[in-house]
Amino acid sequence: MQIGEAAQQTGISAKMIRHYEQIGLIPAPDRRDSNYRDYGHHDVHRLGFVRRARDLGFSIDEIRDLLRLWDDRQRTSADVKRLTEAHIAELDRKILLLREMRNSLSGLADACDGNDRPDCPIIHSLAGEALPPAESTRG
Amino acid sequence: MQIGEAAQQTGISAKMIRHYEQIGLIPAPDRRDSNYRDYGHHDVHRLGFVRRARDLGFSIDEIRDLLRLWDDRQRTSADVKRLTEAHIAELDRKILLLREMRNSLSGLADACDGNDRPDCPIIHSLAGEALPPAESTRG
DNA sequence: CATGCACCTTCCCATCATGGTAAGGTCAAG
DNA sequence: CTTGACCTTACCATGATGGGAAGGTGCATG
Repeated sequence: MQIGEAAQQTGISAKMIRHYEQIGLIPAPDRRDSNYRDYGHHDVHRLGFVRRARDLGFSIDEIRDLLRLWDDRQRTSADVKRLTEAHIAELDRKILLLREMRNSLSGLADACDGNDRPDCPIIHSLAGEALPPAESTRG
Repeated sequence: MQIGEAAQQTGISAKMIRHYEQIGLIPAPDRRDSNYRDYGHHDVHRLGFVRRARDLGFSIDEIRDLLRLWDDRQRTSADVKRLTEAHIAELDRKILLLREMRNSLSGLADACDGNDRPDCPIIHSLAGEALPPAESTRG
């Protein structure tokens, strides 16, 4: 099949399929006389693997490792699990970072009246002025 | 002061300070006879603002908007709050996506024995083979 | 004064994953 | 024989950041 159909079947754009070939993530497929790439079952299967790994947030290099393990009959599930858990730890790190940002921001947003006056603790905080400690409404 | 000291005081690399100037995020500072950039209090203050916004995950374009609001005496805190809450929503979206990846992966990792045999539900799943429903150990 | 060293300047290139566009070739249907 | 959908390669862009080269500036020390 042509690259367009392979793209449709895998959900990877034709552009990215060519790119993955160029960086050696997937082997170059056969060419027809027209010089068009010609994909078979095996190629599409491999692309599907890449697609799912990508959807799980694996980087290109990690996907490269996963493909090597997939191909390797001598692999151990411990190898695969190690790689996966490293990626989970990476995701956890990112999630933590984003949550910290989110929490800081919602604290600031809560302290902001959001009215038509210019005074704004968000701007104050970004400008490097410490926020006054939150006072209770009764204070 | 020279760019190096401004970099040290703000925690933004000299490289990035020049970049921010080039894309119009910060104004070009004065130059000395030597053609060296010469930064004053005001510049460093502005860079500090950028630094803190960056640390909160705002994009360059959002920081541009925030700087405009900072400069604008006519701003309303509602404007600032709106921008901030849009960014919070963006963070929430990213966090959700990462958490979904993380959950899928930990499900797979849990199902993987992590031993010296090649069978691995992680690889199976990436290869597009449905996981068998988890059986209880008594099942 | 000369040398060296730390700093500065501009310019170009790289990352990662992806998309856009341009200029041209192929092929099937009308 | 034209039209249109598809393919080819090649180049450029994103966002935020870093690396490095080639060369100028400025200060301290020999």
